[in-house]
Amino acid sequence: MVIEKDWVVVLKALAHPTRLRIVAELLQGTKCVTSMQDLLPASQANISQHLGILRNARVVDFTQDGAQRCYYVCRPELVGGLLDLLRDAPSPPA
Amino acid sequence: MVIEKDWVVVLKALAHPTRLRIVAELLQGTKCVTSMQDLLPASQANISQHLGILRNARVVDFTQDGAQRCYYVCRPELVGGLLDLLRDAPSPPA
DNA sequence: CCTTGATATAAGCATATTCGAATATATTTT
DNA sequence: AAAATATATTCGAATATGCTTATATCAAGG
Repeated sequence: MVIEKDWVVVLKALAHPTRLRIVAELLQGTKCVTSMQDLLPASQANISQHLGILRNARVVDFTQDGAQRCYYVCRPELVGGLLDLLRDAPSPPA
Repeated sequence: MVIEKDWVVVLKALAHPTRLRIVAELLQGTKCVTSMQDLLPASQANISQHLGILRNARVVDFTQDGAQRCYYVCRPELVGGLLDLLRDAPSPPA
């Protein structure tokens, strides 16, 4: 199987607790940065940094709505599928 | 959705080109470390280190066969499913 | 036992990530 | 235009990763 470099970028982007929570929240629906601050134990600057990483990985994108940016998961089948697999995965064998 | 800490460990383990290639190869069938050295452009020590990370993430395990260790992907549905999703994912929108 | 083949671990260094603090930019409101 | 709101960027310190080299372990054969 050919391993695409993009795959690693996506996996790296998701391989962080805060970023994984961000995409899980965004799968529920579009959110602006301010509302994410209410959901996550992280500063505004930090959330913005994580969103930048997710944007670079092409995992999320946003629409501008006045001064706000409404983020959403582009490629929701991929991201949602990954989360479904993780959720349904049996616990690792002892 | 509840984010399990284990998920991040799994994603981090897979978020590396060499390790992703290792698991892709192991999905094809059990392999010992020596045979992996023929497939990958990495040193024995380096491959062993990567296998250690994959082991800690409970992504792979091995059976001892004399002096050799035959590695395999434990939880193949999870890992295979992740690779399938990545392979089939549409390219990120421009 | 001593050697050899197979694998793992440790030490060291270079590079990358992470996060907080401060600052910058853009938009709306007054 | 100034102030307030929303978000991004920059910088620096701490920490983590990745890789190389060297060394250790461990099982099998002689």
